[in-house]
Amino acid sequence: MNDIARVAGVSLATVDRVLNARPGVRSVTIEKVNKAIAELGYIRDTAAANLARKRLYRLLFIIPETTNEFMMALEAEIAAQGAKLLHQRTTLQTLAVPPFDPRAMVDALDALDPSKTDGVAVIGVETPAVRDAVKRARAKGMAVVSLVSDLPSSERDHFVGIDNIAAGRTAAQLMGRFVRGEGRILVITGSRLARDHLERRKGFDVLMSEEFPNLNVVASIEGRDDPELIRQLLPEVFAAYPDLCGIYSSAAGNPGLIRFLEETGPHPELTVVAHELTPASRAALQSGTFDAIINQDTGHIIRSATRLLKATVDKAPFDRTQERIRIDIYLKENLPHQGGEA
Amino acid sequence: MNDIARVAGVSLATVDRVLNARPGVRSVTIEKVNKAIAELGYIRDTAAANLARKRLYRLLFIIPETTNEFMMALEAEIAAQGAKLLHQRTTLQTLAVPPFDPRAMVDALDALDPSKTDGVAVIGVETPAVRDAVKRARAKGMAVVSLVSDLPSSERDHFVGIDNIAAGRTAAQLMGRFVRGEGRILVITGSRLARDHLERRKGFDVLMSEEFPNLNVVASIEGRDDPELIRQLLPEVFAAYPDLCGIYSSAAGNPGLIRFLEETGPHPELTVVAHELTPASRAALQSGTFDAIINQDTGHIIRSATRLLKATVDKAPFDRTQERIRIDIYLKENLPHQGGEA
DNA sequence: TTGAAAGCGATACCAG
DNA sequence: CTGGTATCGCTTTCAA
Repeated sequence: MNDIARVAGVSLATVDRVLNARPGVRSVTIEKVNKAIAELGYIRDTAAANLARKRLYRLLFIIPETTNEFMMALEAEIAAQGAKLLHQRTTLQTLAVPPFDPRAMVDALDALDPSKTDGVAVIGVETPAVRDAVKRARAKGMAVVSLVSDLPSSERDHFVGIDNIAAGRTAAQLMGRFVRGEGRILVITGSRLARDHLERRKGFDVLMSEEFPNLNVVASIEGRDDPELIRQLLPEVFAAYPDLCGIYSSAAGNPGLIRFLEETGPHPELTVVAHELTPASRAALQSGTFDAIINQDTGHIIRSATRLLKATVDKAPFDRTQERIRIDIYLKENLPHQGGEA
Repeated sequence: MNDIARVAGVSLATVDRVLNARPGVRSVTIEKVNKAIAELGYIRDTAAANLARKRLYRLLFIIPETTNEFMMALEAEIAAQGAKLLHQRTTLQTLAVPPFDPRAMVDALDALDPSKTDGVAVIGVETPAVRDAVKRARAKGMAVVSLVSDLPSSERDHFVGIDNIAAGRTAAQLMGRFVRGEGRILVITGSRLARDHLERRKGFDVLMSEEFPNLNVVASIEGRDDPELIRQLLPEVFAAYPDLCGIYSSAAGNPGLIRFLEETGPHPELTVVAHELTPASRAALQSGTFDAIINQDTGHIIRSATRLLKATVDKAPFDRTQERIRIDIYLKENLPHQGGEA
């Protein structure tokens, strides 16, 4: 930058003005500087810029206060990555709110102080009230991304998570190709308030009826992500449909399903496809209780949310392909070695 | 750091010495400084440190000069990410060497100047000569990682790629569950010199014979990653085994396989599992010519190689879970939206 | 063994 | 409109 100033015959301050497109420079001068920049092949050093600017990234994750393994994995990731990011002028905080409670989410968002928080990641239910609160938060100058379950694209800055309709279709394709012969299928869902759950269900149903007419989705139970509830509901389903050949566990609460299946002996004729790789589901896959797991990488989600929040704050561009969360398919054979959900 | 110096009653220089464990400080002084650090909850700013240190990361990728889609995707990633990394004091360069040519690799490595290159990523054949050259490069002070195909762990600093035995097993599991009934299987391999190809083949064969005795791996052709060669070899295989029910394409050269399959009309009874998501294989998956693709994310590979090379140069720690390259399984349904192999 | 001071590459405030 | 200069947090000579 010093070189540019010298070559262009102007001061450092002016070079800075041109570089950052700040106002108050004659176009003649801008030209001179730009020429020097081109000549010298100048490359800006972002670290130095951030240092001089004293930029801090204070990020907050608002997540449901549930104890299911997936949410706990997310929290663990936030804590783990937060520790490392301290060295990079960014802090990650977590705020837990009651699950499936739009009001709590709204209150949390409204309480945010934009002078103390630069960006927020929300993971929660989608209601008009929540949408408005998000809008207010953005109006106050904070960056907002939605995690795992989307909000309308006009409300948030970015969405970090998988295409849940596609995830449902993927589950259906696996189910259809793994099951032998005809039969009936059970779907376990979570909550009607969660957009991700609804989308998975929809994708599954559509592909199932399009491509596998020999399989019938006969029943579905709403487990509210509660292992115990799921476990209690299952016996009557099995009683009603003794010829069940497949189960799609589309939400959380897998431990309840696993316990039921393992207690009622091996089910060699049953194909089970579930969501989210956790210690429990991993073990179920290893033992053969589950046949496949559809996953979204929690480590990737948190890293991506952090990068997107920073980029939004800086009004900087980002790499679309890097931020795309994949729909991972895990079989027993391609399970990553233990030591992490990442 | 200024605060620490003040609280500890020493100079900035001394604080730096303690922080970086540099020699020449009395243990009494070290104690004083450490106490101040603890009191103040000091967090080091790595960006500022690198700035002051004028640290540059000059990284080189030595890759085979082939035109297959996977290698081209890797090169494209290197170029794309290299452009962004310029702002972060790191440069990525590519050096192409003749494929499957240990000698060329050795010469390239030996020609490296450690004062101009800080780290090297190699992707190539594994021979004693190559191993020695890698060893020499490390002795000269450069960091070395192997990409895609591994070298013995004692030679390189890190390996960036998938567990190819597990990838072969994964392919076998998919094949076994997708194929209906009995039949014969064809495996297409690449080169005997490439460790990754051998490992995939081995994993596939083992799981196939263990879990799917009804399926027989009857033939295999060595395609040398050459689409045209593969296309020419296929007719006689199909003539010899008209009842082929599955093909595992374990290396590169998919376009040849795809062309053959599409020219010889639809093969509804044939299950095809291939490696690497590329424009050609993606199209084949979409059209139903392929049933599944096993992939290793090229974007992730290059990012990971870069991070590991930097960490090695800095003797800094890294996040194992983030650097683990996943064995991706793609079906038509979970294909990432076009616009990248990432 | 310790300290003082000059940067690294950029930003920002205050003058002119 | 444009220039000078202090500063960000840390490293690195050079002296003492």
